[in-house]
Amino acid sequence: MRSKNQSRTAGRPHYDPSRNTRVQLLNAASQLFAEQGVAATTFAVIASRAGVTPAMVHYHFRDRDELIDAVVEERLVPFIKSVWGPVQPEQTPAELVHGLVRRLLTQIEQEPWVPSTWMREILNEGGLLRERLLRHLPFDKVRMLGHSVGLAQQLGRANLDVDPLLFVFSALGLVMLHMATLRVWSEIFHREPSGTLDLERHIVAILLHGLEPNREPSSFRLRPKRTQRRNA
Amino acid sequence: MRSKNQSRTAGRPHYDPSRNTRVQLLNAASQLFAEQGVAATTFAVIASRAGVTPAMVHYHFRDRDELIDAVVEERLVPFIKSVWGPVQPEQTPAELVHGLVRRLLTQIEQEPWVPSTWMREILNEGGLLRERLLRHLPFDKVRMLGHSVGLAQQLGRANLDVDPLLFVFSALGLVMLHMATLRVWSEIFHREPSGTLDLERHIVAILLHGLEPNREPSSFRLRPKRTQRRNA
Amino acid sequence: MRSKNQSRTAGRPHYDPSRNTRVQLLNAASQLFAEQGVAATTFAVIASRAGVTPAMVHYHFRDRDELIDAVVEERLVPFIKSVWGPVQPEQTPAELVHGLVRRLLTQIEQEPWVPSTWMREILNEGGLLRERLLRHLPFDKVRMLGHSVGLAQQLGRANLDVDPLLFVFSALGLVMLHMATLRVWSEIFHREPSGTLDLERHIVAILLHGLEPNREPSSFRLRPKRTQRRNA
Amino acid sequence: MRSKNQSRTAGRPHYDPSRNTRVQLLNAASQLFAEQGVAATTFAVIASRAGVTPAMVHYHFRDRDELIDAVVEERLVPFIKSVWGPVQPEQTPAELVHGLVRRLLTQIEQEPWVPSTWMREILNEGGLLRERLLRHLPFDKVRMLGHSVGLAQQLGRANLDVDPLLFVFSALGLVMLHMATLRVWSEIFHREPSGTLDLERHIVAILLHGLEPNREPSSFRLRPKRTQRRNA
DNA sequence: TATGAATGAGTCTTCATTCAT
DNA sequence: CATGAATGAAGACTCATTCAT
Repeated sequence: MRSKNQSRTAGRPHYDPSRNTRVQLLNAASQLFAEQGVAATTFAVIASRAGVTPAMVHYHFRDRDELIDAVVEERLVPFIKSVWGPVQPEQTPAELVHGLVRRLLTQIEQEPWVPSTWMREILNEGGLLRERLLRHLPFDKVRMLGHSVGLAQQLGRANLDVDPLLFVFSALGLVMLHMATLRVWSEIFHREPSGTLDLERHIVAILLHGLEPNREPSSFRLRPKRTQRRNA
Repeated sequence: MRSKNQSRTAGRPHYDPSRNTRVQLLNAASQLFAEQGVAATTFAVIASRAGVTPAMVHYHFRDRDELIDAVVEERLVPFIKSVWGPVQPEQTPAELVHGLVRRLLTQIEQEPWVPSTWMREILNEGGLLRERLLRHLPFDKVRMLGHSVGLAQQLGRANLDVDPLLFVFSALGLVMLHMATLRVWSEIFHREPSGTLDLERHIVAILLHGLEPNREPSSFRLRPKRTQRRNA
Repeated sequence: MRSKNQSRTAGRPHYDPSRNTRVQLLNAASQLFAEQGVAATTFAVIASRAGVTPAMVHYHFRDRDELIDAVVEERLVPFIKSVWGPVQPEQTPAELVHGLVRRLLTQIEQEPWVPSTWMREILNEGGLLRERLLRHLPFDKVRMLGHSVGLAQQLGRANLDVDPLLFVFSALGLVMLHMATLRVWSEIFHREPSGTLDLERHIVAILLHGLEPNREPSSFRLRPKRTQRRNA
Repeated sequence: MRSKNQSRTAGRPHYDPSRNTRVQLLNAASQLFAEQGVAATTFAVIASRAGVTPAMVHYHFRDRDELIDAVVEERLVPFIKSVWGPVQPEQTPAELVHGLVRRLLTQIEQEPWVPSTWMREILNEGGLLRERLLRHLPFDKVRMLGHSVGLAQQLGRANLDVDPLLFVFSALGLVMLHMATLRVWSEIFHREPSGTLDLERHIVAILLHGLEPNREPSSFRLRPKRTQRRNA
């Protein structure tokens, strides 16, 4: 990870075209932001994790602001797009939420640093990425999903005690929450960390039925086509 | 806030018995930890918010570690106790969860800084309060509640797709999540911030029934005695 | 200069009430600004010349800006005041200019760093003190002096080829110029550095008569009372 | 500016023979040294003003020292030569000084960056170009001019209060001073910037007659031949 | 000739911490 | 109980300089 060819004359500037330092710095930054939080992540640590000097970080990103912007624009925004992009109005609320949850889980598997950062730096009021990310969030789609739930309520097809708009947030939040605490949780209770599929079942169960005893077991998983297609 | 008896001995410049600086410092620290995170909160800011000099902070807490410990021991631990204390085994899972949620909401109303800190500094892996708080968490009670849910599942009284242990965490998490984002959420969607009661209904609805259409509307609120007793 | 009592426990913070660090820092800064220019003067050098650490400079002056401001407000502005303060309209142009030159020379003897700084940081367009000092300059008095010269011209009592307003500046400039280069000049030409009185004679001679051969030798010095009172 | 023959070989990306980068770098450096001072002028700024990268500056000048040397040798030294070259002993002091002033003004019109640099980096003791330039200054000619004035004094043809040697410096200094502050001065007093001819009249008037009322108006401009020849 | 990548040294600035008062 | 003066360590950022391409 640190450097393919160790035959470097120490101390001297070195150019290795295969390095793609910028990308490695973004990787390091994203991970460290998740591990320690943005405020506590120094250029020195980022640099050392990418195998370069702190000055190099300033070479690729003029200053802290620019680095943070880059993480948001080049990492978080695409993440959000791939989660929210496929949301289309023709589906039932249950389908929409289930799809959202599943895509979120899938994406997190590829970018495991997201949930932690999300909770620390985006949800929280003083979060250092919040302002920057806000303009990229698909509020229209969130609202659409909320309306969809509201409609279902009016048709007697959804729990009236649920706040339609908050429900979307509860769904996303549950995923982030559980994914961010996967490892800790398993350590505390001496269990194998739950797999993504387990979590999916758990979260979707709550969202669609709560503790309500299954009238037909695992009802929401009974739609055969969906089940077949489920993430390869 | 805490000191109302201002019979202060005027004249002595540097001593004001009504101030209880230690308490004010802890207040300031708790709030600032929530607003900016622990890492970003300097002694200088804490001191200035408490109206004293940074050196004073060191007088009351030998160093940063001791201050953080104090916040955990004297603020967070009592908070947790008052939430988990009343949990008793002889209740149904639904009652247990509902009680937990309600007490959590009530406590948060009195210590509004908790959810933000919880999410940032306790849940997250690099959270600066996590290690310190862990030994104070009532894991036995969490397990007990989990078992209770598991038992209900075996008796056909609870959703089999729900992970009993995770369910407890989902419940707490949902509360923290929504309370931490109350203001932001309302700003984004131009709504009045949800009241505690609204949130309680929403969260408990999800936890007990999910999106499932109400067979009897607001079922979980139909148990009259509970409703009466609700938060004085 | 560096420290009166050397019995200090090295490395530990040390408090010496007789030090008046702020003043020493301003002294050091003023001198260094003159020697090396503002841009080239680092906090480290200022600190070490005052016998403290760089952090101490930041303790007394939040940042570079504040330090520079302090030098301007607490050193340069008083300097200017004592030079321009006594300027009163009832005098002849020659008397006014002579008085100005003499006071300037006297003040420079006490603050020898001024001429260099003046030329480097105030006159020059990119000078780092210019903007800050500008609002403190007595332009009205400069104009008054200019008018006085202009009036003398109209009465046939002054050289018509001289620009009245520029003349004031030429006068000040000549003093600064010569005072700033005193030492260099004497080194280059292997002469004793001119004394203040020599310079005064030279400069006033130029300003009042130029190369013009003395009709009566040293005419402008013939007023006996002035000569007596000269710089106490 | 310097290169008008743009027969450039289009297509080759990085090579443009008409650019003469070295010259452009020297231009940029000279100007920037005047604007901001040597100490504050970084390679990056010089490079960007010349439209190249900082690394390019190092290609043409091994290091900072070499660049500064080049500015001195290739810009300042020629400037001085063209000012002092024509000085010949057989003239009267007044003629010598007048000629010097006029040539200086003419040269400055072509290299407007000189006065600022002169005052900041050459006159001042810590000036970064001083040491380097010193060996190129025509001290013999300065001395000669001084002697010329001294002789005139002995013959009763010049003001005895003037220091002969300093007088040369006063003359040059006045020119530099006024030329360096032309723009500022006019801005402060809301006047049109003085033209070179105005300044010449003012400065020469002071140097030759000071405030002394004109016995014959503008006496020094009455010598017709000189006036005719004036600046080509 | 020209550049992009990289670095070491240095600067400004912040901060927890200490101590005499 | 409370402060002001002082420091060392560390962080962000800049800059001259180097080198492979």
